[in-house]
Amino acid sequence: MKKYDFKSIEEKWQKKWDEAGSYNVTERADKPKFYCLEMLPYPSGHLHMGHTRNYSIGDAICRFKRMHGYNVLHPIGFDSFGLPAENAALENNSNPKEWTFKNIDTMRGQFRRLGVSYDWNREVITCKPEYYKWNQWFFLKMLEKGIAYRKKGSLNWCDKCNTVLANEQVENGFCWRHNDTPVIQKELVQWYFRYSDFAEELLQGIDTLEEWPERVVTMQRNWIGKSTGSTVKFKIKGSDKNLAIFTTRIDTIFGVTFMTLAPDHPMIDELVTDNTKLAEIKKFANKVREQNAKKAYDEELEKEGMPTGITAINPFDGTEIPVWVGNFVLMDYGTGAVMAVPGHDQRDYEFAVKYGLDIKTVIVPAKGGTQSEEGKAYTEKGVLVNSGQFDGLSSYDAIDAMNKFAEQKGFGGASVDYKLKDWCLSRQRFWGTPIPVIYCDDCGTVPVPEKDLPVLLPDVNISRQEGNPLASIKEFVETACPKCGKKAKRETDTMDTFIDSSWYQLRYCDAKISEAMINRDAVNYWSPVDLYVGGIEHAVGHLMYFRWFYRRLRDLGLLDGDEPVKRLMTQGMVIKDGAKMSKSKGNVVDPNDMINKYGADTTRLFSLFASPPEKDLEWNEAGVEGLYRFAHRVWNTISAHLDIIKDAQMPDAKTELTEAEQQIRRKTHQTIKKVTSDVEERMHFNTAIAAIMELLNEVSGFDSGKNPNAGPVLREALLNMVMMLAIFAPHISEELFSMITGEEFVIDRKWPEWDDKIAAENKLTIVIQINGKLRSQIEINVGEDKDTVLKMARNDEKASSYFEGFEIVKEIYVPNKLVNFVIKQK
RNA sequence: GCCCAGGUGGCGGAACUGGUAGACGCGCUGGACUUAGGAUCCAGUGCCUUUGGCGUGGAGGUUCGAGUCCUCUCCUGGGCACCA
Repeated sequence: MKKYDFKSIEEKWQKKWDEAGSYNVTERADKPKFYCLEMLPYPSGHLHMGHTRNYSIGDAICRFKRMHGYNVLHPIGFDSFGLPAENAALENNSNPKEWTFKNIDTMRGQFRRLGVSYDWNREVITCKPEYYKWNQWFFLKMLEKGIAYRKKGSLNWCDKCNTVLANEQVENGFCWRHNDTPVIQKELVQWYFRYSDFAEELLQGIDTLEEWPERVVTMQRNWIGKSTGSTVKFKIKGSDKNLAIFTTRIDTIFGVTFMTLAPDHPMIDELVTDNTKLAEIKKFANKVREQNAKKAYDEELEKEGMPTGITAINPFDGTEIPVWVGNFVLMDYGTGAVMAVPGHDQRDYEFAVKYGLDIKTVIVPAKGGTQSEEGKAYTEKGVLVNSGQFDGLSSYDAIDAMNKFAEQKGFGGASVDYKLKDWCLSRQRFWGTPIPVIYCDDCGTVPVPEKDLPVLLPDVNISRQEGNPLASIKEFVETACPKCGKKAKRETDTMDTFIDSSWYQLRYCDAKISEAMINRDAVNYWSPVDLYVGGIEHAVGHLMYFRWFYRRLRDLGLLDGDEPVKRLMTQGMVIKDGAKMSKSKGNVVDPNDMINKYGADTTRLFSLFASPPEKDLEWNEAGVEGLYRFAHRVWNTISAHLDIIKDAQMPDAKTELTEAEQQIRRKTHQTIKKVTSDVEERMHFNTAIAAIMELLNEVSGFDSGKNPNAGPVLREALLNMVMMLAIFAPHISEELFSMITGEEFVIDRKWPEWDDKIAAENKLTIVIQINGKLRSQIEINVGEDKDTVLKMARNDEKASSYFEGFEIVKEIYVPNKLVNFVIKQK
């Protein structure tokens, strides 16, 4: 008997798959398509166990679908722009490209060793000009449509990254890459995409994402943060200007006693006439900015503010109210101004108490409602009082009535607001896609003409210095204005790498096309992605950009459809020592060691068996031996029976089988059924693998010497076992399959089918309960009628011993499951 | 504070629409084989005061019957956070 030598087996089949081009696919009409995608990896140089889990999940599904007759696209590439490469290059005065491509080579090797079924012909590497050219092209299109624009704003800044960060790259107030570096706010002029203009579209689209996990959908909804309310314009006394506020509680507007502006509200400059006052406000604004930068992420600052000297007029009742600035009013939400109703808003209440401003009650609890506590604003909805013509209305009715009123009078009305902000895409870094724009003293901001794309990133060594290395490369910066031909300067900011990962899946459909961003026909064939597998940490960042981009490409006429992903599988994180496994935390476990020791098949089985994929997984290597043993047992069991199963026929209905033989067949068919549904419906690979282990245990207990049809029934059991195992542990399965059948490529076989008749049990254990407590069990034949079962149960020796001195008041029979006698003392 | 998940043996985890709690694996205990084993095989393994009792974070409830449904509560993880 041959020993299970995983090393030679794995190398052998990897080579065979390569030579046969087993995983290379083309668009073909004769098969249904299935596009399975795993999130684009960053080429850090090493896979870690989180990756292994990710790819094992995706690969199992690919192989499963393939065996179900699908034309499966399973591509891979590298998210190869970004900071680690740049930082490594700065360290050694080298070219980030070298570091990147070296790492890509290493990782290709690791993927190969894992035996993942990728079509390498479609590899996409985002730092190559043929890819990032189209980032630039897309940017120009957005510029044309007015979706890309430049503005000055307050931005998240990480001192270690030396660049701005998007909101999604800020975690608990710290940089996502440097969790020891607090993010500060900086005023900068940057490029943006009008992301928030599409908030409603993105929100509505969520309803169509039926096969996305609920938690992701909820996170996206919260991130978009829609709130319905009203906008009301307040006139300014002694000016023809007015101040707009956003509120969700227009019903409290008769309770307004002052107004609060964000300290950096742009109207302050226009409306404050007193220069000393203005200077004071500016000072205050600076102080607030500093405080916000310093404060802990979840710390709430004490409310502070100052009067501006402006007086506003409440359009509902003509009351004159003072306008203040306050440190708690955010400029980038709503209009940056709030109407203050200290009677019915806790923040306004605190502010009013501190500065001795009026507090007015305009809402009282509806009948049966509870009054608020002492020292707190009453923030519940209720019934209006002191509100003129609106008195007596419920808050709900008042909101409608007042919105209408404001609309009629032309000073406001119903409106919606979103928390979602525009997408800042500028990064002050070298290793990224250059933004294709030129600044000319005469012509202003000039887009690079399409024919001049790509704007190439200089292929040079870089070194530590102040600011972005790109800005100091003369040959790059100095150029001619495309319009007037005079000397001009290039934009030196590069694009956020989230751009790269927002459309890569479409490039896989035709990775070689050079005349367009994507191949429309190929994209329409493969898209949308049928299954997207990746980490939960991308729930709002990447996955929202991904959706936004798809819709913009649709608007450009490059593809049909609205959503890029049909079914999303978010795997839990791999945790070690209480932290997510990542290079920056220094707690990565490289799968190489495991592959060396146990082989790729065992490593894959282990990462799937440990827990269901959506759960976080605390790293613990202890169980791996069990899967290694399992692989050996499969090997040894099949080897031991090889002689009798090799030439046997599959069992047929005519042959009389022994009880033990029937049992093997039953278990075989039950296993096929369970594995199929566990994989297809829930992707619970742990229970699917457990079921295969059970089948193996059943076969181990079977004595082939005593059963005349051992050959056929074992062939059925073991061949099907190998075929099911092929989606989890492809190498050993190929080898065993060829040993049994003499043929190659189990991956091209049809997935096993089960027969419910064979899977059905013929004897059943019925549980006997007395008053709901388990007391005994009896065995019955399938299909036994109720009366017979109840009679058997009553006569059961153990059960009947409970009846003495009691009477049976009720008998419950759950078919094929249990009998419950409800008894009472006589 | 608000919104999501989730609490089951020593451990990872099973349990479909309420119906034998603990599948499968790890670990542990005992045995067999062996010069030896951290290899392999066999048996056992929720807890206890063991003709029985108790057990799915805790307290109630619904039900013939609850890990599963309802109410309250505690804990853990994640997301958002002065969002007007």
